[in-house]
Amino acid sequence: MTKEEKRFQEKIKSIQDTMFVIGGKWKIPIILSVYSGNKRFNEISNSIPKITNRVLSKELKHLEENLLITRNVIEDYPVRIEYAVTDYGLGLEEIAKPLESWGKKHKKKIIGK
Amino acid sequence: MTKEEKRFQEKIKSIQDTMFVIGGKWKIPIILSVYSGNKRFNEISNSIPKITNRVLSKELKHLEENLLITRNVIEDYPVRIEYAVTDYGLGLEEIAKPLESWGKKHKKKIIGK
DNA sequence: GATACTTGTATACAAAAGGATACTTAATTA
DNA sequence: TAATTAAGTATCCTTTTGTATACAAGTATC
Repeated sequence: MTKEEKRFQEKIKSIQDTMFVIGGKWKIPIILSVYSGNKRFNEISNSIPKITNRVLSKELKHLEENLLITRNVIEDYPVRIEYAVTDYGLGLEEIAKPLESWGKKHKKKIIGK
Repeated sequence: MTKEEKRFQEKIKSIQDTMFVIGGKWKIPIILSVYSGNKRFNEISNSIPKITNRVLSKELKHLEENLLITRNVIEDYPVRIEYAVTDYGLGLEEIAKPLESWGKKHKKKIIGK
């Protein structure tokens, strides 16, 4: 394998890693929702059209495991759970922005056919 | 729904549109492969570790339908098929770059724990 | 006292995505 | 003549994702 090819393989690997962590229909929307002020389970759930409890619950766990959000138990009466985006999670902005603007462009392209 | 909320919903929609078109493990790697010089089915297949014929075939169709690549039949003896990235497909660079660099960063973060 | 809200979990099921393997058809090469 | 290449397709199977529904335990409301 040439050096070029090797570099290409690593590029692929990095992209696949990213896709594993934040790919799919829901993960970035969830992070953006939390970032934009929705802290509690039902708030997040209501802010994202069509998401179900089961999926939201699973995705939140996945994001927590990958250090992108935190789950905080607030010892009040009654106990509350609040989610927050970590500093590390904020770094996703650099991905979310291009994804959003590309999506907009693409819709125009497809409609304009 | 406030204006803020509406804008947020549209943001989500755009991101989900993008994910539908270029999400998953294979689509961006395939485009990069073609872009970097692999034109023929088996070339592309060999350049991407672990991809199977079936998946490659499906993904190529999906990408063609979304105007990101073209499939060209070269009338030679024997007939050859060559894939190429469209000008429109080149616009994905703005997404592929951040995905790659985020993946690299993330790997370091996870290893460094 | 009965009912609803919160933050999920549990269960069962359906649909979509991904993977393994074999096969096709025509041409080329050994 | 046999094996190989090219560009996939066909079949079957597993995994992931998504949907629907019910349930829990405590608090709040009617």
